[in-house]
Amino acid sequence: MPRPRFAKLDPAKKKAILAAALEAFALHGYEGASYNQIIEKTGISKGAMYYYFDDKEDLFATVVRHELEEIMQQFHELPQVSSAEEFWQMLVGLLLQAQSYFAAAPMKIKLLRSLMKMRSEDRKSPLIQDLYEMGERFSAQLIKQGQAIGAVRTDLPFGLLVGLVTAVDDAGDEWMIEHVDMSSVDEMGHYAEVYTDLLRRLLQPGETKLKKTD
Amino acid sequence: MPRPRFAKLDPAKKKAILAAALEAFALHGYEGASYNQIIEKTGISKGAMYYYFDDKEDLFATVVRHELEEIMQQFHELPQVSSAEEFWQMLVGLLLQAQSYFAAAPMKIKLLRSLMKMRSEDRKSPLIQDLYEMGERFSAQLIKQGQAIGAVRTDLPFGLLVGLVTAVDDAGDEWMIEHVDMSSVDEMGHYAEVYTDLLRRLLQPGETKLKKTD
Amino acid sequence: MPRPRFAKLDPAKKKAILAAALEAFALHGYEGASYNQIIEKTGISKGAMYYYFDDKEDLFATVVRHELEEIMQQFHELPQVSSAEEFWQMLVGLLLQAQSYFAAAPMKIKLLRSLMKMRSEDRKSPLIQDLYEMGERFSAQLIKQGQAIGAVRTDLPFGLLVGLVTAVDDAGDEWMIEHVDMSSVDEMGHYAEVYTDLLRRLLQPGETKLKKTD
Amino acid sequence: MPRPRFAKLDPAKKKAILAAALEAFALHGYEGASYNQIIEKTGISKGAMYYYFDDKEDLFATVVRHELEEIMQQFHELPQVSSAEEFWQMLVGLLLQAQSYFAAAPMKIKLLRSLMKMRSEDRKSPLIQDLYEMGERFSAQLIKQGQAIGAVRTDLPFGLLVGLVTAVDDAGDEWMIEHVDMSSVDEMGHYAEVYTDLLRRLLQPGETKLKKTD
DNA sequence: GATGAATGAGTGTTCATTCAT
DNA sequence: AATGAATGAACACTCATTCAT
Repeated sequence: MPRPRFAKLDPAKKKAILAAALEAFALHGYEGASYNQIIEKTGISKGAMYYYFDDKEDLFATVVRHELEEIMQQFHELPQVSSAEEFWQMLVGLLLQAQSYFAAAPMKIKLLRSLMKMRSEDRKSPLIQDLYEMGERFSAQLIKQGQAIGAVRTDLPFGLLVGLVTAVDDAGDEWMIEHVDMSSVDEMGHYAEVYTDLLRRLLQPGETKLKKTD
Repeated sequence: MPRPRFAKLDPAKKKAILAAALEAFALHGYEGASYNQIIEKTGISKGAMYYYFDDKEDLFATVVRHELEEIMQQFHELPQVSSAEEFWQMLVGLLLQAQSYFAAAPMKIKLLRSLMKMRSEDRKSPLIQDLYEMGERFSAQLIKQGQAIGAVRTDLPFGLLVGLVTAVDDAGDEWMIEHVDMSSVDEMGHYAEVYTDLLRRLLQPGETKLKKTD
Repeated sequence: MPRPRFAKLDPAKKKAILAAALEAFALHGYEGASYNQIIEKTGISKGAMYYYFDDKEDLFATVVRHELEEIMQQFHELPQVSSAEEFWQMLVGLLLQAQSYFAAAPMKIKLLRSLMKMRSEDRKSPLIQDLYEMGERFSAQLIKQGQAIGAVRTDLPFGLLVGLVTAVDDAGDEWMIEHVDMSSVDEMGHYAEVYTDLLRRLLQPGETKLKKTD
Repeated sequence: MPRPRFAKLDPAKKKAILAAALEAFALHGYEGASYNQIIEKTGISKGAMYYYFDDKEDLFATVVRHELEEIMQQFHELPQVSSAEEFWQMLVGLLLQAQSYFAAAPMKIKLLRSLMKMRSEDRKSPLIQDLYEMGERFSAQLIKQGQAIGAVRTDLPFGLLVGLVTAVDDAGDEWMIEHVDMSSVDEMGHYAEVYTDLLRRLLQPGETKLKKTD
């Protein structure tokens, strides 16, 4: 189902298709993007597009997966850490890396955010579900590693932790896109630390202050 | 632009319109909802609808504003608190109240989430911008009160704090909708405490642990 | 569902729509006819067409029902007959009437035959089912009347009898369309008698010859 | 035009093509069936398909002819009969044979019925005309034999008789498909006799009752 | 002999909106 | 103040067929 003979397509055209789709979905979201317009922009015929992709959803899933895989590849191997401190410092590094990655290709992060904003009905499709899981796998992996060495709390449902990390990342991204000069290395470094701190506050175990006062 | 003579419309019709719009936008999102279908369900004529509302966006803004105002009214007067501890305890109460409010009308929270998921292009419109600000005003008020008595940090940009609170709320809502029995008072109480704790962790001032270890 | 405000449409346009649909469906069948082309031929806009009819099926059902009702009206009151002989003679008259009716409007009978040729999947829809039943009601009525006075056999399932009558009519129509000069009153009269005889042979009770020889 | 080098194709592939086409045309009719989908199911390349068959119609004609020939072969040699009674008894046997043949391969009869339901425009093509004639040849042969020994009337146009036989068969098939348990030998035997009787009523010579009463 | 990439007009349907009445 | 008829571009998608390789 995903995309059968797309793999062997002339790389230039492949790129053109993925680029057109990336931009359209990033700018207008999944539903808002016009498949017809994407096809027109790629320059290939309508029939050809349907030769490569089953439908709009298939193209969306393909381009998102493409981006996710590229990202996964970059962050695939988390450095092994053996103490909580090391864990949080690794996170700073990770965020820095992510920031510079997305600063260079701002559409990519918008594409990913368009995935997060899909309405639940569309989200049900197995093609899309897979992408969600793929995205969460990374957060989950991080959290598990953190839990293994005692850096991350275990008193909350795992899924909730994943959701929180994703949401805080998301909010941070959104804020940065609007308020931060993404080309300033200093500023970016600052926010990498800020976000790490925020995640740390959420995730680290410990007597919640609330209960302490009970 | 906002909504001109809608105010003096027969209250029954007003209710019918708002109800139809609430459900449609909640279920399908702003873009996904069909204005034609909303109008049909309303029972009012097409011309009349365009007499009361400039366009789809205007109706959306109206119904969202209506809900926001109803909520605001409920939570308008935050109890005065004089210590940080009191502040966080007030927050627990607030969340409990919110939970019971939305548990009784699940479409309302979905409507609000549809606002959050609007694609950036649509969000630009002043009508919609206003709503965002309205929504944020409440978080902002809370945060300001917290800052005034030293319960909330002041070392981060205000807008970022607001975004974080919103995001954590949002993630919590989403997780609860899928995993929690909203009719269990005990369970709801539990999560009110959990979320307060999460917000507290994010917001309370203090040597971030990260820096402490430097 | 059928067609809401089509009734009050300007009669000229109504006629134009029904005529265009009649011809298209008669010539190309339900599936083969292009709704787009029908719309174009009527001269009204696409949106207008969808304002009057839910969809292609609705238009088809409407035009077929329109024709069926016109026919029904013509043949509504079967003359009361009291003997088998009278029954069969009434049938001759009926067929003559039908022949002259369809000879004047050959598309109409083709339209009805397009209904009979719909593929079973499309036939499932309640809109279409209704039409089938409507068509069969007439044959059924005839058969029942015949059975009441002993002109028609009762030893076969009713539905099979209806099917047979319809099939023989259909075959007769088809053969006539291709081989008979429909403007010759004599010839038409001849075939009215032939078909009545054929139906009589099929339907009249009586020791089937097959069994007689057993 | 018919089908050029298809004959020497690998028998396994030949079978696959015919089977895919048989099912598709049987289920969706000639127009309704998607040639693309048939090709896909076949497993053969698009180019190859157009190498073996000129077009969709050619494939349809080929598969229908294939089935017709198989049937013809089974019923090729009608037993010689010398009296009218023998003729009608032979017909019972023939129908029984046909019933068991189609009961074992229900798609085949549906395919044949899809031929009967083609819209007149498509029917015009010589390829399809041939098939009609082929189908009718069998009925014609039967009728001629019946006429030769005085079992079948000669007072009606031959083509009309053929049409009637076909139509009654068709109506009978349709009714049986929906109402009869095709695996019950007894029931099938019953209907073989019923249908023979019906055909006999239509076809046997003799003062039509209508005229008798004149 | 055979492949499969490519075509583009065509399908039925929905959309938010306008405007004469 | 209110109606509802009318618009037509746009939607996602399918079709039988062609042709360079």
